[in-house]
Amino acid sequence: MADTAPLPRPQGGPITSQLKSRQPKFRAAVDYMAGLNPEQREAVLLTDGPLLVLAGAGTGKTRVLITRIAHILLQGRAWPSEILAVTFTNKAAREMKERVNTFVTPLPELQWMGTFHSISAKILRRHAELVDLNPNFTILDTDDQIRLIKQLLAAENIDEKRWPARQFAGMLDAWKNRGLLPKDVPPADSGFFANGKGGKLYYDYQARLKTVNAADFGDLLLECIRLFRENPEVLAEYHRRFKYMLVDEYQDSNTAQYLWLRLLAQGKPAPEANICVVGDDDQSIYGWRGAEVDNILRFETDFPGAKVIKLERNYRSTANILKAASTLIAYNEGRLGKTLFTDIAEGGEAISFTQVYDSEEEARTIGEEIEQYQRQGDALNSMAILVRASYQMREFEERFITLGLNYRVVGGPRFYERKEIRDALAYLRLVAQPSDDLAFERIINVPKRGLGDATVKMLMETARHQRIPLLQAVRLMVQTEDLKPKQRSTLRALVAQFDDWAYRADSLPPYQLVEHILEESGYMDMLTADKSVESQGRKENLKELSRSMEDFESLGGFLEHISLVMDRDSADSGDAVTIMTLHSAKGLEFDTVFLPGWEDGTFPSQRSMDESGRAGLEEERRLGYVGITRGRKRVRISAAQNRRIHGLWQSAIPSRFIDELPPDVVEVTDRGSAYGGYGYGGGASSRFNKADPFESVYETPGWQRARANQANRRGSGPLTIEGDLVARSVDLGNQSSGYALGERVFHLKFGYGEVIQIEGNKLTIDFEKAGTKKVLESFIKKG
DNA sequence: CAGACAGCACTTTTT
DNA sequence: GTGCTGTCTG
Repeated sequence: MADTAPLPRPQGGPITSQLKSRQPKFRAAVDYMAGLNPEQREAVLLTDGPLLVLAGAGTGKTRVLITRIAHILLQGRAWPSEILAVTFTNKAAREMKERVNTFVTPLPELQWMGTFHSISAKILRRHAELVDLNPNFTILDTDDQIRLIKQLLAAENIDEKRWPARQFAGMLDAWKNRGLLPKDVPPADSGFFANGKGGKLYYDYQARLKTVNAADFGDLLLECIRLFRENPEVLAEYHRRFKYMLVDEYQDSNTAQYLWLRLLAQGKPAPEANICVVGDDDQSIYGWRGAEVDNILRFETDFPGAKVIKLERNYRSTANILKAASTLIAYNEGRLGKTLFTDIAEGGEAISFTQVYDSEEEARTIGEEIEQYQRQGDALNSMAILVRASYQMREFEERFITLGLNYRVVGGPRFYERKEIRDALAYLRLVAQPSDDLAFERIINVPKRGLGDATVKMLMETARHQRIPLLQAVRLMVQTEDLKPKQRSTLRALVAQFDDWAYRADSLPPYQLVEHILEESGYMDMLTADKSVESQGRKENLKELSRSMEDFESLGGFLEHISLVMDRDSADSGDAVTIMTLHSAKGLEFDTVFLPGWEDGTFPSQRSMDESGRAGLEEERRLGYVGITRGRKRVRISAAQNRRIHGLWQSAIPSRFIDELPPDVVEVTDRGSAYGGYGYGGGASSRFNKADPFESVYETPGWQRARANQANRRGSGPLTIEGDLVARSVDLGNQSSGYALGERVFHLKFGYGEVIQIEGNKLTIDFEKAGTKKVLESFIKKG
């Protein structure tokens, strides 16, 4: 992925026909076709011409891709360097490479197997000058991007409060995802931001990237597309090179990626293109990030004569789990329509749905269940908790810590996103690429050197006037009298240090270089001096960084790796329950899957429905489908009746998706009702037909039930407005004003207390232990 | 220039 | 409830 070694050319020209008579270069290490079912086999053998493999969850699509690559190599249809294999994550690319390696010997060097972004970066570095960059250009992370935008906003006198940099970053991203260069942005789009300045900002932003010799993630694809479009001879080179193209998770591709692929596939007329895409429209869960399900839906139009193979035989889950998942997903429209079936594990355990009082009880219940399964002999590794949003994770973590239950959180704050890592990287970037102004700005005063805004401003002024990088500006400024003596000597020393580091970078291995830099810059001293709890951890992270650099010989190679491969192999912490979001669970599987928080508003997420309406709801439903199909043997769904969102207690009703599950495979338990909440009415209304009978989001059974419930409450007391949020009371209406001032009451969370104020159904209570709090009447009981 | 407090915003996430 | 950012003050 990140190897910067020179690219070996494919030896020899077309080999398809001749090679059969020759000694094949690769041999099969194992019987690689063994165990494939007829559909999978067909998908492997149909190497030529466009092919769409629609693979439902757990049907072995990765297996097909890998075997296909092995087959192409073993048949001598192409050299490894002639195969383009694209994935979305580095993890997927790594796994694929490893698994092909187990099939084929000697080890093929699949240098064009990687993510869209890493492959694009590789191509761009080879032709950097054609897109106005140097081959050693920096790849910016989101942090740098935001800082750059802030500078542009300031330069344009745009109020950052009214027009946040984040928002603009989001728009930029969306434009780039759609493959739009500054000149292509529709006026309606560009006019929206900052009273019409959006378009200009995009131009300025791109210009600025070129001056600092950098590209952001979107650029990697966008500039690649521009490169291909403006330089047909370059494109033709890749047409000649790539004999076979394979794409994983095609349903997640966005417009830019689609254009990128289409350009590369144009080497042959569409009906003959050797392109194979694999995906599952039902698992498209990245629409909010610009993914276009349409790409997969229209593959057959893009490549006339394309073969379509459906993989529907599921090897993962029990029949009950598959039935639940299929029934749920059938409520979506616009599907390519697959039905999963299995010939293993008839029936199996029922899907369980449990209603609990609040998220704390949810964590407690799940904790107990996990321990029980563990006692029965299940490994913690075989269990996972899949949440909709990461804020749901904390409750589980806290509970598991109390229980002493080993857990691991996947996808928390990423290693590379940590402040200290970014600081260290900024030093390294500046050593490798002295014109990296963003890196310079990041570390000029970290650790504190007494170089504040005033000094930086002066440097930036000079840099802009002379059109030179900041580090260069420093060199100039220390020669003048413009700076105060103190700053001047500090800067002079700093420049000298950087020169020294740059000099040593050639001889020292990167992992030693970084240690020297951190020591000599005073960064380590800064952490030592910092007595806060985190600083020790930060030091350890930096050690970890240095350790991770041991595999790299050159600084450049390491930086490429770190900016593109941002995932970190989570150190296996032995047997542990996994906690992660539904999004990051795609592609994984567990014996037992817990799906907490199935409440309307949480899942499906209110925001998703508000922002994207029906499409949003359908994406949420696909997320539910992904969640359920992660389970091999057991799926346990739960919903809390009360949940605190942004510090505010909210009552909730079970997710409408519960009603969309087939009742005959769902077993309902209601623990929440013990506390006087309303019970689960039962999805027993049994509407589980194939087509979605509901015209709009608001006509699904869950929604209607919610409306009915709300109406009930409306009669019993006013809705309470707190902030912008409407707090819905769980009061069923039979005890609307049943409390008096001074009355002793009990609250499940806060304990006993005395009512000191009443406003409608909101009571102010002086709790014995928790102090004075305002709570909804329905959350308390008479003491 | 640096530390302290107040205000606000707060899905999902890879690259 | 929390964490970040931005402003105020020493």
